[in-house]
Amino acid sequence: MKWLRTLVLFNEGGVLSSNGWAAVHQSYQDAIEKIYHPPFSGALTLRAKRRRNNGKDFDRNGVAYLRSHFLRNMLELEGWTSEGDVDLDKERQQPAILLYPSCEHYREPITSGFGGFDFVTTTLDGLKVAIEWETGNISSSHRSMNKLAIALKTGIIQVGVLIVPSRDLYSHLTDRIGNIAELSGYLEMWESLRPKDGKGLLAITVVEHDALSDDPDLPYLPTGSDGRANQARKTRAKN
Amino acid sequence: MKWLRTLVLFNEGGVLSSNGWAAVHQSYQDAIEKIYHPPFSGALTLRAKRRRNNGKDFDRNGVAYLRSHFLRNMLELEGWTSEGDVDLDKERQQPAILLYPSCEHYREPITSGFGGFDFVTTTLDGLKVAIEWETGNISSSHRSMNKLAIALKTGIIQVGVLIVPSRDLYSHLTDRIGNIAELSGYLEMWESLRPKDGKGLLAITVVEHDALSDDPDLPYLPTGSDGRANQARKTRAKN
DNA sequence: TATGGATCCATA
DNA sequence: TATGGATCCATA
Repeated sequence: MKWLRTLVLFNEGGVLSSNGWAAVHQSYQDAIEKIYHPPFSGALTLRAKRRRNNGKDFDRNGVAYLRSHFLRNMLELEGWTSEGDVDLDKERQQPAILLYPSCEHYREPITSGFGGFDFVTTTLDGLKVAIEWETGNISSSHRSMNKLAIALKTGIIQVGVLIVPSRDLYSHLTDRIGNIAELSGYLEMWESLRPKDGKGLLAITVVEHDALSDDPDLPYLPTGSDGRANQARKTRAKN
Repeated sequence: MKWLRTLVLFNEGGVLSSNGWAAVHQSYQDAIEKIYHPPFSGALTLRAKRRRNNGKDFDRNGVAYLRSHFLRNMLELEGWTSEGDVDLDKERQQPAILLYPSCEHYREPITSGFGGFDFVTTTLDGLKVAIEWETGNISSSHRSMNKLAIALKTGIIQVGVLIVPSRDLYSHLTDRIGNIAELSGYLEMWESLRPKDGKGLLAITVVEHDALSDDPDLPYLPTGSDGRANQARKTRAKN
């Protein structure tokens, strides 16, 4: 898989020039570049999107393969350990909200956890890093970015990275997944959330396939979970 | 349907005390309170979530009915006209982004439109209002809030409202839709996006059913064939 | 083609 | 039960 570019939305406290950031970026770039299809082929070649016989729908590649290979590479090839969830304090101060029409002050209780990040680790120089591999729905990318921004602001991480498909890759994968084009109008918002003190770097890395192919012998990356993927293909083949 | 509360996350330039806000809030509160099920019953009574015979899945209410009735009520009962899309300028200034590792300055082009809001109108005193009825996936609520915040910052609207189910209502509707509980940890982030000059009010309104029922003669609100619905139907048919 | 939405899935 | 995710739908 191809690393295209890494956008640094903000960089406070010199994180960008730290050894930890350089090491982490090198590693996850490697982990990206070692995602292959077909396996061991040395490149990510995807079957191109193709209109089905019904003239309406498309055959596309599922996304689970890419995600699991990235995470596996980070652990097995790059040697990082994942630390599981970091969680935000539910007791942290809520902003002063006004109720309407009573105009009373109000603090909405925080009644939901913060979930986790796909991958959390700590660099040798002590930077806590959260990486989100984003092949969920594009709206899910908004939640991921919001979460990274809050975690950076709160100081529970110092590096936050979202990895997201290019618009071109997007079109060959499951419909409506995250992509840089649909995030581009929001970058200024996340940039404005930079922490005023302490260390914090927020980045978006854009990735793409190495090649496309129309070879009918190249299978699409499977969709859904193992059992149902086959079943779905059968259903389609029947029509 | 029951209006539970309206949280005002920020209020700049005295919008909260304007006639326009009072009129709009009264109207959309009315439009909420006139969503009935069964039709004309004067209340929103929902069939309660129920575990299916397979012991695993649940029967729940779909959400399209609620959405379409809200929008209809705003137009037909409250007499507002909808103005279609407001759109953000694609030429607006992008933040100064740094590329890594080159450390060049870069401006990611804005290559995606901003979509629209569910409902846009203007009050008699000239406030441009955007209302989002949020029964999409919870992650979609993040995009809606982000979009409202940017539109307020940019000044193309002065009032932004998200209408979202309570956690209790949430549990009886399509799995994983928007709900106040899962937004509660992010309120401080959106609050911090308040525009520094000009007028701007950002609010979240929480809604709920009036009553629940286990009466087998009360049908669930119908579900569409969106998302993974067909896939699930096939699975069910097979069992 | 583009964008917001709706629905169910996997897993801890 | 809770949370992030994956998938396909509707419509302009």
